Amino acid sequence: MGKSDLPSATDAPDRVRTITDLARIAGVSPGTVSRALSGNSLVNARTREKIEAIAREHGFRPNQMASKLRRQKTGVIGVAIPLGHDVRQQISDTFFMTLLGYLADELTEKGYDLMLRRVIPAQDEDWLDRFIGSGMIDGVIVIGQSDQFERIENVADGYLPMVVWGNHQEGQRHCVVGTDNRLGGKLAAERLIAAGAGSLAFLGDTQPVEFAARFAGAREVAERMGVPIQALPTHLSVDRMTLEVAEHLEAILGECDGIFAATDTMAVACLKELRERSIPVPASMRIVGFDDLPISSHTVPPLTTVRQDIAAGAKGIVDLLLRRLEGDDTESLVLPPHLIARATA
Amino acid sequence: MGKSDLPSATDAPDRVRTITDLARIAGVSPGTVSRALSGNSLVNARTREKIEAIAREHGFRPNQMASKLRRQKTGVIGVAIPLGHDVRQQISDTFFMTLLGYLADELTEKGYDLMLRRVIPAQDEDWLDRFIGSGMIDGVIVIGQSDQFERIENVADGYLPMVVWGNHQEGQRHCVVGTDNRLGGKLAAERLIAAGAGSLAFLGDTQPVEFAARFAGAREVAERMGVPIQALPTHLSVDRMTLEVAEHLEAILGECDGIFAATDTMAVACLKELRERSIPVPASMRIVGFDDLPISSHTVPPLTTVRQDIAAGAKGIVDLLLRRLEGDDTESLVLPPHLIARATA
DNA sequence: AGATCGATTGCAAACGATTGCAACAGCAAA
DNA sequence: TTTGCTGTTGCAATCGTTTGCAATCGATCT
Repeated sequence: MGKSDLPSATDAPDRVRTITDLARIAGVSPGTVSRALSGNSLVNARTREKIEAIAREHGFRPNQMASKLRRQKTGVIGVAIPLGHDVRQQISDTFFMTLLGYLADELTEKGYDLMLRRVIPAQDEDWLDRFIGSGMIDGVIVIGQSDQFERIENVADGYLPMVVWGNHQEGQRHCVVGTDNRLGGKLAAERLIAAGAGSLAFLGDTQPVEFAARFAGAREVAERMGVPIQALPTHLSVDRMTLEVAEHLEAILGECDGIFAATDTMAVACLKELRERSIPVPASMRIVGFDDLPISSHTVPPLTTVRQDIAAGAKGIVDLLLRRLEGDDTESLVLPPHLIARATA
Repeated sequence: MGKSDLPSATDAPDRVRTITDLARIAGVSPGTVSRALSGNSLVNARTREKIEAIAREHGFRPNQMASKLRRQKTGVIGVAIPLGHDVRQQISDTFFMTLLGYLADELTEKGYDLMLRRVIPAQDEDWLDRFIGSGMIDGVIVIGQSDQFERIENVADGYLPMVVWGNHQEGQRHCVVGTDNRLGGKLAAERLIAAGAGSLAFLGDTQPVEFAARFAGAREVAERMGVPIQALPTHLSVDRMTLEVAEHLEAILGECDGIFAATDTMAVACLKELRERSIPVPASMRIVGFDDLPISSHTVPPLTTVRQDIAAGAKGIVDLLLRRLEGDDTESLVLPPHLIARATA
């Protein structure tokens, strides 16, 4: 008696869930509470302190959904990973995962949350429109163009806050951040040839634009130097890759003596197969990879590879996206690859 | 003239953004549109078709925030990765990233979205309460207990829809899914000793409960067999790890002849250092790792390791979480580890 | 004293979708 | 014709926060 000024309700009596509950306790209006907690508007210092104290005491958290609905922005950036050219790939590709990690770091730092969505375009026509139109995100980052270049282009015309990780093509309309894959391909081929290779093979699927550009760069150099080069289509998913790499090797042994792997993961698989066949690297077969994953320096022999600066890429993506959220129609960002010379070529 | 029945507005005239716009065009009430699009409630078939047609034509998407606010559920599961014992670790640990990939797959399949949050507990006292209380997620998955065991326990008392990846401890109150780390440790030690090791070292930090359990299991076996074992604290972040592994090796060479690495990543680093010192594996030094990452079968020699079934773990986490969302107070799930015998021990 | 001004605060209308309840039309049974 | 029923639809309150506008109060200025 005398403890509560309300007829005892059946549910928790003094649970502070809404800003209105808090307002009642503090003896002010909900509006004032909102202003006090949001911090920016004018509120008497004493009132604010009192409200903050009560909020702290009751562990009050304003409902984000209501806030976002009212403010018409969510503070969430969507990250989509299209699994186009190889459905079984899962989201487990090391490179993409590492990029995702860095993106999470950058976005967190800028006060944004990250909503991750894995997409299988073949099963879901308008994945990108759906994601954007869901009203849950302020902007979107697409990791990898996969085989969705056209769809992304179409969306880009009407939707500013989107940045894509991938390959830059002359005259494209969407904002992209990525390594200069063509240049990377050139570096790889030059290195292989300089190391004594007389006939090259490109290990990887040439459908995705990123890989196509790597191959194109390598081919340009090879042709200029009068060295033959062939493409060996290979899937990215671990289970298929191992077998396919083995088959490819059987086919080219004795013919090629330099391999440019589209990915370090493939290069590693390749190294293992060569070792099992007792083919010395780089004496009989030279190898250059792409990515420079953490493992790549730990292989035997250590892998020569083309490095992509993942951290810089993530930073670039987030910076551009934030500027686009402000309405700025930013240019694409192309990062230079670097040849990391180790022992395989 | 005669085209519009409204005085021409300045902005886009026929843009359909809200359910009300759509209702006006269709000549019905907003409520009916809502029912028609949500699909479950009774609406005349012809009316529904008409509304769906208009919606499709105008590319209409209902605002999720409004929907979520009204329905008091978000369809989003939060995934938190606490970076406790090693701030510089980034979210880039391969194992966690792979688990995250599988989680994304599972959640997507069940119709949930995934909100990723990277957390540095040392800088943010009540990260977990903040995440849960934000009103943005229906449930939360914590990847790795790190050094936050107590905080998680406290939250678990008042919040049902949470599942944690990590180690299971007798009598703990939060629902956890994870490998039987102690058993894994035993398997590793048994293998090392069976392979001829007479003095063991555990490579890894023994602070995080998962690692502590692995060490405990190994020590139990070692003591039973009368073999000495020592712990060598090592950080997980790539840059520090390499150096620390090298130092540890200098210290124990000649003394130990069997290494149990807390993580395959460490085992790989270890292999490389040994190779550089021309110490034959497994002849002079035996190694067993933990995780069985994709790279682990590609090392030279191929790594003997304790396998964690990541896919099964992810599936278990999501299944349990969904049951908890229904109000079911589920038990923890402990998965058996498997020794993958390859060539390093 | 009356007017004016600045600092606070309250009021109430949004934000856009959902849903219980009531209304209504059409039709059959009494 | 009245009553009862079924299948659809409209009405209006609700979710919880934000924010433009107006009201209030005390104090200063004329």
